[in-house]
Amino acid sequence: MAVTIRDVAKASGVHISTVSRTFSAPHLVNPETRTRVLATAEELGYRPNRAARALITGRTHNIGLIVADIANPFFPPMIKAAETHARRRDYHVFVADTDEDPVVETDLVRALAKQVDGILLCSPRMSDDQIEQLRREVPLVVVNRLIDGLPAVVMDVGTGARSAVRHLVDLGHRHLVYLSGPRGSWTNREIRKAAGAAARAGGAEFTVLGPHVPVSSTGADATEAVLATGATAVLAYNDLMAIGLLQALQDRGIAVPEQISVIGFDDIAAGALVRPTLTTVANPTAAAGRAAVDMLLQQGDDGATGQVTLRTDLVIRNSTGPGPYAPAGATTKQVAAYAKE
Amino acid sequence: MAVTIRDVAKASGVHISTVSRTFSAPHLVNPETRTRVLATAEELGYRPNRAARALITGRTHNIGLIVADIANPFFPPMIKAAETHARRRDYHVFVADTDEDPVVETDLVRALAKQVDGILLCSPRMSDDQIEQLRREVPLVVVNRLIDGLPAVVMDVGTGARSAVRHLVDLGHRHLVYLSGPRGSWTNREIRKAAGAAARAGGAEFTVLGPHVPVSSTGADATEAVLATGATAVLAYNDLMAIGLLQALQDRGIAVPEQISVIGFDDIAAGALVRPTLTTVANPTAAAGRAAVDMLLQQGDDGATGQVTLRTDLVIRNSTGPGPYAPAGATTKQVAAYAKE
DNA sequence: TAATCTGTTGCAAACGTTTGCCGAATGGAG
DNA sequence: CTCCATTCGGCAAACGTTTGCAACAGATTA
Repeated sequence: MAVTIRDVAKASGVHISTVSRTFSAPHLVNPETRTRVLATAEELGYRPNRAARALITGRTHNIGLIVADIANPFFPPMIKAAETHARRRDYHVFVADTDEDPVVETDLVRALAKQVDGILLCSPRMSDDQIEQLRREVPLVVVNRLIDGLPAVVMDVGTGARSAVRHLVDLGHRHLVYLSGPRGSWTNREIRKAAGAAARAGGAEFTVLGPHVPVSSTGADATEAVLATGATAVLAYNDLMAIGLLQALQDRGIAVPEQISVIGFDDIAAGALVRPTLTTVANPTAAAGRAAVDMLLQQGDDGATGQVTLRTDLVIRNSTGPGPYAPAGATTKQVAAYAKE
Repeated sequence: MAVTIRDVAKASGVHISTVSRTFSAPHLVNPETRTRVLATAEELGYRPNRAARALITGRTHNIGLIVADIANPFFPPMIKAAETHARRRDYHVFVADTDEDPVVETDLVRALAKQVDGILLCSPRMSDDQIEQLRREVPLVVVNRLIDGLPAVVMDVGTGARSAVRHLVDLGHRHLVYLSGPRGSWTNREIRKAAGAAARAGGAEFTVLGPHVPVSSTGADATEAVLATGATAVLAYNDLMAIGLLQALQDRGIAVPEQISVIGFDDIAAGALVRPTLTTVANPTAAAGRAAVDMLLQQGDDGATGQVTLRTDLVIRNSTGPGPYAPAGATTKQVAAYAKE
């Protein structure tokens, strides 16, 4: 049915090895022969069978991309960037969703292992040990998690958290709440640590609530608890939670940012669509996707295992405003957003 | 390096064919032998090489999923559902993004063809002819497009549009605007036709604006034009545009739904997060993803090429309210939302 | 002129499976 | 005790490529 290398060989009167070389090592074949082969291949509609090629070369030219939840708006831009970037390098991408389940995560890596040259593990939920274990079975690059000796791409959320806290302190807030994210999250831990330190440094009280499943409903559900603390500013693990909180506050007649300021993380598209628009720490997810792909493909070459840290940027919008200790004339100011490719 | 069928055979003292059968035709091997083989396989960490298997069986157990834009919030729930559903049937999914480019679309199908058992083409931008052509090279299921003789899954947006218009007419609106979507879209055409007919049937004026790129900014940009028509209700091609319009209206002090009612399409998550919450026509994207996968996998078996139409449902929230011709006491009423799996 | 090199091609083994065919062993029926 | 059916497992070919090796021709060098 399908046209193979053999058909092309027969049709152009050469041996199959010549056809093979025409595609995989063109410099080894006479230019004249080459064009002839190429012509008949084109004519017959020949396309190399990657599975067969993979079988003998050991390289599939596929990569796996595993995320916790495709529908979480944090991931699609990353998936998109990674896929496009990979394809430009002639790699195809398997995308899989673990539904936040560490067990599925492990199984998935193993199931994909034989079919890919490497796997991108985005925001993994499993333990460091498990990841180290899997690493011995298939090349891995981890996104949003730092493990010694493992190639990784992380967002510098610590710096982002510090900027966010400083912004709030500058606005005159002296009591901050952090709405914590999921328990296993490296990002969550980093934010909490950095924000807490920055708050103390700024002479502000710092209260942590959580952990929470990182969706908008948990943000809304936390409203009571937030109000009970008496804090005037809230930092949320992600935009989804921040938006949930934002709307819940409004629904009970509490003005944002007049009475409470809110900051999220990620800068998902919806943040600019809600009112007030959401101040947030932008994560370069697309850049992370590209960097991770590059890292994975290089890994094959030299085995170098770098760790890349990507810059995050505070994007000031309208959900943050002067607090009770505001210096005279303090006001939110627009800040140039982060760069895109 | 990797452990193969041969290693397992040697370790358990049987021929490789027995090992093979243990996995692909268990009933042909003695239960005793089987457990022994299974045990050593487990011990050695053996995983069948799918590429090799594909080479001989001709079935890769992979499928391709091609969408116009992964980052468009309409798609991720569909991708997620399709992937999960496929995996449950032991299929892995290549996801690719065409960036709305019909040429990329064609190339992608061809590039993936040899590596998959079939391809899901979601909201394709290429011509019917091109699709028919590709169909001869690889099994295809098209989502959101109806082509004679081609297996397809479509959302019944026509009925959704009619419900939406009827809802508006019942509320006392007599002049409706439709914010048109992208030119090549089958869905857009269906909505326009059905909404127009329903409006006429209800004795309402119907104005079409567009086409538009289906993103929030074009919705906002259309504000002037919408106001100029004097209409009191707007139907938008999708939620993104509806939300953009919603916010632009609010920004210029026009109350929604008091002065203008707005309805979107898709029911993306953000619709419930904006204020007022968005009345919209919910598309069962997840169900569509699952149905498309089922269809593709069945296609292999019997070659039947059905066309499935999925129900859409009007979800009434707070962006629609009584119009100038409202009967006394008319008010929006909550409606039970659509079913999920 | 002989020896060596270079460029081009063919040959055949290999990659890790599946599967049709055949033979061996077992057990029941006659 | 023979025959036949059934169950099980081995053998080897096949899937579509890549690639080391060898062969050959023509060109270059000594």
